[in-house]
Amino acid sequence: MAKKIIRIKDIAKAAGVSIGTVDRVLHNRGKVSEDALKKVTAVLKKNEYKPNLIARTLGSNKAYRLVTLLPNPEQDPYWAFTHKGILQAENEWSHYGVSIVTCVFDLQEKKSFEEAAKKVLKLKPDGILIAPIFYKEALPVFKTFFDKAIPYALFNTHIKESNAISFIGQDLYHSGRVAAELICIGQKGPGTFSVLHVDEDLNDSIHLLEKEKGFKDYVNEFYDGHSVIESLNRTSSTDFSFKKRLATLLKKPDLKGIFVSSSRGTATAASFLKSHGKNGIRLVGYDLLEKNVEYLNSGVIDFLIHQKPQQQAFEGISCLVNHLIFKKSPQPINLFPLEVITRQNMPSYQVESINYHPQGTSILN
Amino acid sequence: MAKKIIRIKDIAKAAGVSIGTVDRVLHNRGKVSEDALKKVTAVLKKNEYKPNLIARTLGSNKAYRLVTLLPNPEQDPYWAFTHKGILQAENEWSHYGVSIVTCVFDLQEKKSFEEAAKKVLKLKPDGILIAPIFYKEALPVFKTFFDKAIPYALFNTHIKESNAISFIGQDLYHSGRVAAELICIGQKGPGTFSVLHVDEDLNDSIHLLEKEKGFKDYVNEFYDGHSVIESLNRTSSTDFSFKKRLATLLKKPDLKGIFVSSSRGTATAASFLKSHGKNGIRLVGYDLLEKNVEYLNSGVIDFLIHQKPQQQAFEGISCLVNHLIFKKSPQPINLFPLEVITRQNMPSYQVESINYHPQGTSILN
DNA sequence: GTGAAAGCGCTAACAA
DNA sequence: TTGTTAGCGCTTTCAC
Repeated sequence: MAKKIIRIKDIAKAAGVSIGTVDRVLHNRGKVSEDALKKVTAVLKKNEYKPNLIARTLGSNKAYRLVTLLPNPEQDPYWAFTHKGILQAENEWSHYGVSIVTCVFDLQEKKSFEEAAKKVLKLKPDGILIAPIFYKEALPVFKTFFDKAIPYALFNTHIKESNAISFIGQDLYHSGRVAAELICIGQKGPGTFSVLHVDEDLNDSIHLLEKEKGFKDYVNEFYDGHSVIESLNRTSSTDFSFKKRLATLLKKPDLKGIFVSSSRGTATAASFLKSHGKNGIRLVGYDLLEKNVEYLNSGVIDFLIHQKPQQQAFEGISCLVNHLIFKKSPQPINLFPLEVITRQNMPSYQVESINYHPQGTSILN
Repeated sequence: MAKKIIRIKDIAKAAGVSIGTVDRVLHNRGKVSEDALKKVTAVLKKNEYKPNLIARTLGSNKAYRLVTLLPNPEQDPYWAFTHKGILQAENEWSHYGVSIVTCVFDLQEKKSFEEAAKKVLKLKPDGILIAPIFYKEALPVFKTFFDKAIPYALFNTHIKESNAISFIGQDLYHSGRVAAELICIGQKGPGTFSVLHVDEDLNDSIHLLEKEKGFKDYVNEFYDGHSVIESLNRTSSTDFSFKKRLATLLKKPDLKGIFVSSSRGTATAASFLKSHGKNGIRLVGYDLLEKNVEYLNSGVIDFLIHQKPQQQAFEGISCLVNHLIFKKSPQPINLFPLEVITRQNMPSYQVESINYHPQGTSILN
């Protein structure tokens, strides 16, 4: 009944060689004669040999050093979640000999990113997880990783030219579409909609423009009535003209909704809207940051789209672990669902857990 | 730097006993003198010994037989998803010596449930995962499991008196609230809302009434205007009066929304609404069944709440595995988030994956 | 009660 | 180029 498990030993016997030889072909560490190789591979294939990964990690008593490169978690609650996910992952994988070192940089300082990247390399990691939020600065960094043949995974921000083994994050264009959809539900007549970019350098943050594009496309395709879309951005917290421009916007009688393109800006926008008076203006932003949850509960924010920073980081590490330890080739792109948070379903998200498994490459359709 | 890992051997040495003795106290298999026990436990505690679970599963070459009891997957796409999750789980855990046998019963036949339950017992399982959709019939079944000291977990339907080690599913009351919230977005004025129960025996399905309650509570608390809530149920597919009653309902000029309480009924209701003419009547139902996705895409259904049947089943098995193999006490209640599916975010859900980890008890807040 | 020893499937160092 | 062997940390059996 119980189908027998085939061990290396069995393969060796069947092929008429020693287990050492089988091991060598399995890991192609050379030193195998043509003849032996042929025989072993044949037997391997015939029996559909699958290594026991449990035994593998026990046997090779290796330690893996992973390094993550991300914005300083103390600077921003979004990245604090990310960091939490990293710690979680370390905890989960420590049994497999995985240790993680985190290198942080300043969200506003591209220089500090480059310096942190150097630090990463000095640590001689076996794998790297990186949040490449500065496009231009990231490219040469990728190159150094690549040249040293260190596998690296991206999360949060996708850079196609990166050569990374995987990207973990969301589809930003569709994220914008979802935001627009939520803003349009039940609305009619002529409407002004606004996209707010708060404290982001749009030159370097192509990704936010992706969201904007999705937003605009949806409104243009589906909005039931004449619509105008205004884009407003605050370049820094000391950008005083922003307040004025926002005030002007809020005065428009047909303003129907505001979409804030980042988790950081969401609460900022909410506080403006609150003091101005909500007047039925729908507000959609990102993530379950504490402030955002409060504004959602009090009705200032209508919807949040959950980017799951914690889970992204966790998955990022897990991806590297799968690659390094379990030799599973990761999906090149791992897109998270665009989860919609409302006042009523929000509590059900706050107890959510991360669950993982070593051979976690199972994909569902 | 790298903090040393403490093995049984180390504990034994520190306590001045053999590893055999340490093992005995770890698993309290008796045969340990007062004295030794005291010493070992002291050392254990002092060093915060944590067993290497990897080595554990390798060492004890045990096989675990799990059995699941659920409605016939061929009968209903919802349960087909569930079954997929089971297969997935088997695949994931097979490395740890886990095998799973599935026993199915007829959704409409309580008798067949009881018979299937008997079959389950005959298989002498080490653990059981059960979808106890028939309340009254389930109670005695739980008792037989309990009497034989077989650990069992519930999913899909919560029965508080079950004595199960865990329940995996959703909070139905809040599910109803979320549905109501979605139906109310952007609506105003006097409105009739309807809750549809399609093909469910309400006597035995207290859980659907939970959803209805949540729905009603929300509307009464928050709806902006006078509201009437009508509850309609079809007891079987041959309940011809249902069609008439539904037609009457659909004629109401102020009908603003319909909430279908189960995944199965969702497409049925959608087809009715489609042929009647949508007329701005909002429709909220459950799950990403193929038909539902179609109706969502074509605009007949406005929102789906995702119950994640596949993930529920997967988690259920994982819960048992954690309990049996990793000796981790599971959370007694594992509530999934109430995920809102819209036309725009739906595609991002269709590539979703299940990720798991052996020590998967990590909880995030 | 206790300890010694074999073995789980695999890796890696070493001898041949 | 090959085969042998000693572990990895834990379980389990079997003598003492």
